[in-house]
Amino acid sequence: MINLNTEELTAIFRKYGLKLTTQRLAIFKLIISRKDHPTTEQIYEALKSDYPTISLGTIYKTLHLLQELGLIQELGFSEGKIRYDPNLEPHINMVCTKCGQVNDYEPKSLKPLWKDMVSKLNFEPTGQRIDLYYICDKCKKKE
Amino acid sequence: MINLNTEELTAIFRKYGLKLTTQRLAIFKLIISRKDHPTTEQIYEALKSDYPTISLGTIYKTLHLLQELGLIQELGFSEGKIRYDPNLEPHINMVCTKCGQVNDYEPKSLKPLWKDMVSKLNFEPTGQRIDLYYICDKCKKKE
DNA sequence: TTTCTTGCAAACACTTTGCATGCGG
DNA sequence: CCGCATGCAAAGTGTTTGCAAGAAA
Repeated sequence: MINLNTEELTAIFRKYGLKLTTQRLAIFKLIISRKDHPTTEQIYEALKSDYPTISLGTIYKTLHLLQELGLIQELGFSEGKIRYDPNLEPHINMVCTKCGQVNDYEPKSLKPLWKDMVSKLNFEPTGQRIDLYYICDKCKKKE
Repeated sequence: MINLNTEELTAIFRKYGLKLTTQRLAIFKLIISRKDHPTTEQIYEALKSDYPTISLGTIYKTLHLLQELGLIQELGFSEGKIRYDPNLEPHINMVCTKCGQVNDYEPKSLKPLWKDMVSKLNFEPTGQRIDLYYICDKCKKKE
């Protein structure tokens, strides 16, 4: 998980001649506060009460920018939506195959095992994505 | 990887009152013959010389059907496209972050390590997706 | 004041849907 | 011959783009 404060973020933006606007800061803070990798729509819904004029376009542009800066990763799903994940470390995305909900899962045992696994490969990856499919409690109850 | 012959596939289709058409068989055979998880567009391009009247709609419908039957999995990517993977066993998708190319990688060491990792979780997943990001040789040369 | 960013709307890309025709069983 | 599947075209989503107006530095 990235653990940047506002000053550090400002510094990164300044380095590239970018401006840290109210909207960008709000989007960034929201994304790092959540473990469910929201879609743009969900981010929009979450922010529009505090920022009534914010637009979906800005959200898309900002998220894409954050990914280019290496601060988050974009995860495509087969439902045809992109979700945004601020956690670049090896971790598990638990994906409900019924409702599509995603949640981070970070068992302590994962990282050493993962490191071990990756060390046995013949190349050095620049990142990773690990999804586990299951049916969440809510959806189980519905059945 | 699924390893079905035409008769077994016919049996599955019959069980659900579905018809095994020329198009469906062609799409199925193509998908299991490739390790690069093609997009619908790529499947369309690959098939249209042998099946000039095949349509994208049929390809979408067939692939979705195969996924419902549990024969393949749909993988969404942040480029906004869906790729189709006939390999439901734990394996690595090597994803080039420059060009988006995907390739299967199945080191022998993976499965035992993966089993070990999953056994330490407190739930039983119904499937998984493991992507490793890297830059492929072609893209490295271009730089 | 300069330059980058926003918000809006239009354009775009990929996928799904509906229906008349065609084909498998 | 019955019923499901195809192919086409239109509709539907999610995302990107272009540009005038606005805000950060």
